[in-house]
Amino acid sequence: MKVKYELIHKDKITGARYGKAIFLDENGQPAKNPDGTLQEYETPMFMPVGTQATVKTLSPEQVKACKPGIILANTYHLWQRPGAEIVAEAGGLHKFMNWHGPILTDSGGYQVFSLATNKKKDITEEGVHFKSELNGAKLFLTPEESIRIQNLLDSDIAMSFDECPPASADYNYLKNSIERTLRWAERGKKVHNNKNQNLFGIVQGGPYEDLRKFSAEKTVAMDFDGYSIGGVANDDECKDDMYKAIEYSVPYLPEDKLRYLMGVGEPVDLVEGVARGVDIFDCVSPTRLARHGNALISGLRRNDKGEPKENRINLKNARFAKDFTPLEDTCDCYACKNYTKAYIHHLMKCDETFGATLLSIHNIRFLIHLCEEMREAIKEDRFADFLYNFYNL
RNA sequence: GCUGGAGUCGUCUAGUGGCUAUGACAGCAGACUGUAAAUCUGCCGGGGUUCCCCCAUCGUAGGUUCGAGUCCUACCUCCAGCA
Repeated sequence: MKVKYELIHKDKITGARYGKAIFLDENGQPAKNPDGTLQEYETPMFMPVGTQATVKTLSPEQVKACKPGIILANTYHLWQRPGAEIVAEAGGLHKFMNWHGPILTDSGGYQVFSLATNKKKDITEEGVHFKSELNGAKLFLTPEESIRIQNLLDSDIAMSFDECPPASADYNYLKNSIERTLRWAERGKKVHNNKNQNLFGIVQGGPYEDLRKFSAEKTVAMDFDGYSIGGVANDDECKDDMYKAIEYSVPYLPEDKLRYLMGVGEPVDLVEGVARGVDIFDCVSPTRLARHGNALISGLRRNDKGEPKENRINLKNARFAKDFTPLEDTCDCYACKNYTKAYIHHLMKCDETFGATLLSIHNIRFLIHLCEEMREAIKEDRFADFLYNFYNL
């Protein structure tokens, strides 16, 4: 489905955007869900991640109950298993995984960063050589191959194949890297031939203003269907650098296209991203934290750098053994409406998958609900108040 | 009752005279940002001034030895077989 972004309201003080991602069918008409509802989704939006064509521990129905818009899947993982051709033969990703809402596929660029150590990867102009973490097989991923795979997967939004440099990368490295990423974006765009699929460009440049500007302007000049800000939330990047990266990129992005902050994440980062004009986010954290026993809850805490960080409770902790209250009284998710902390504590202690399922539902719903609150605040021009309350309540 | 075997952390377990008694599980915490992650890390006899120090400790009590979880003796408990 092609996507059209409609900017509906911009917060008067902060510039935070409320809008809609409207998906269109092959005839350019508003696309519909199997139940007849329109495929229109409000932004700001949090997108749950389902790397291997499944949001871990959740059925599509359970994901849907969290009221998401777009969800993610991953090019690299599906290329490895089961293979893009098999997904294509199955009738595309939507049919294969029984998800009828929009799907965005990441390009595999992040995997080059995350799952190959420096010794195992070799980034060249042509593409990236690295070893499979599954079987040690030599792999070679190029911009053309990434786009070819995504074309076959038939996701709604394909991402350009970029290099995701570590936060520790220096200026000169980043400069060369973003220039190569631009050439890769160009090459990917050239071979992209799925008329029903959107292709997004990715802005890189670390925390440097001139690099972000350069990357953003050049990427926008290629005219993608949407734009994302990448290279943030890597290894031990500080929040300040992340926010700078957003601030230095957003001014060069067109108003009428979706803006996607890749890999983010924490409630505080969603809020700060929206304040800077970002529309959509994705992150593995709600589902991973869930599998590790953690529930997101309201409020903030500080990390060891003193930065504000998501508030959460670890349901494995002994103190919840007899806590017969929901994860959060105010939460409307399935887990909170039907189960107690004591029960989820029990499930997690017994390694029962249902515990991870309940916590995943809660955490995803938590972030989506946060987006809902931000949308309401922006619509009513009180996003600044929302921000103030977010930090002070 | 006799003969043989065995007792090591909450549980199981390594250990056959030599430095700080293994490892696993359980338990207690922590980390996690475009998912190599239902994973990883730390603690896990007691105490303290807790990247260091003190004390205790291999069923119990003695003994041999420079040195004992390990060898010897007695006792206790458990298991197996025989009565």
